[in-house]
Amino acid sequence: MIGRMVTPVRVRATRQRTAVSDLLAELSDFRSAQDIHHLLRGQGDGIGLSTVYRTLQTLSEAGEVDTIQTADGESVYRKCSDLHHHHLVCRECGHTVEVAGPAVERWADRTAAENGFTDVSHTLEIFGLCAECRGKQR
Amino acid sequence: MIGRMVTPVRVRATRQRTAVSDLLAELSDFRSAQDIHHLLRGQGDGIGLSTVYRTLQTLSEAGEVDTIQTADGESVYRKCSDLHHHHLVCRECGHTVEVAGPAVERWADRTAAENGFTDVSHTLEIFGLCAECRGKQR
DNA sequence: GTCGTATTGACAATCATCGTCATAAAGGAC
DNA sequence: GTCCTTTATGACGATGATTGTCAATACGAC
Repeated sequence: MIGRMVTPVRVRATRQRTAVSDLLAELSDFRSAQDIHHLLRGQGDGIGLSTVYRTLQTLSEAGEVDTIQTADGESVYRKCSDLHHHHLVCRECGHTVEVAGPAVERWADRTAAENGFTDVSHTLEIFGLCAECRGKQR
Repeated sequence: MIGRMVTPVRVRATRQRTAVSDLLAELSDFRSAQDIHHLLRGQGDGIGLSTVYRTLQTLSEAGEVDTIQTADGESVYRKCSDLHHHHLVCRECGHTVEVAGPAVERWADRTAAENGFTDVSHTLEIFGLCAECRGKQR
């Protein structure tokens, strides 16, 4: 008897994964895993917290979402464009703008090379108060 | 009877604070609070973990030490020069080089301003493999 | 439909960090 | 030196995000 064809299934499309992906597609700001869990629960999607964490991790590793850490060490996630870029984040409302800085990328790579470093990566985020929040505060 | 003179004491010099400061002065890489606690305990300085955390927090707020977060969200501390600068960190051994990038500072401020952001701050760290660790790996 | 495997989720475990509060020490006054 | 007020300490418990476990479930190929 000839054995079954071994067809490794890579990633399965599940209701939960779709829900997380869809939600991220609608959101434009960085959200924590807990936030996302609450939001999904709120709109009636039954999903476990572990699953949210796992899904976000998977998406992050696949480059589907970007991750940064807030000042207090919490990881927050956001669906982003594919191109390499950085973020300008309002520290009050979380409003996020993607910004590109080719000159900065070159500077980082050059600086690293000058010091003998290889396999270089970098993190660069700008935090501030967006115009809207500025208005509210005064 | 005339009351005692009220003399507010700002920060007291304690054995523990001195120990943390001295240790940081000797170290050139980023270390976690737990690391520092173990190191101090190892060299015979009795000190509580809470105290280490509090001291590092105080030093950090006073601008005496720099703090960054590792990929897994742990805070690490290092005594740095006063001037604003960034870090080039070996992700293998933690070896750190301070780097300055005036052009990057200007770019960040300009970009933020163009998008209506005020009260701007930024984080920028470069991670890579230092020459020494590179050699060991192959 | 059946079957093998990837995925889920309730729950417990982990781990850095912070809060509490009684005790100890600093340092200025005398 | 002693006294006194205030800050600092540290043992220990609390918190809270994240991860691990593992039996039950759902996916997708056939």
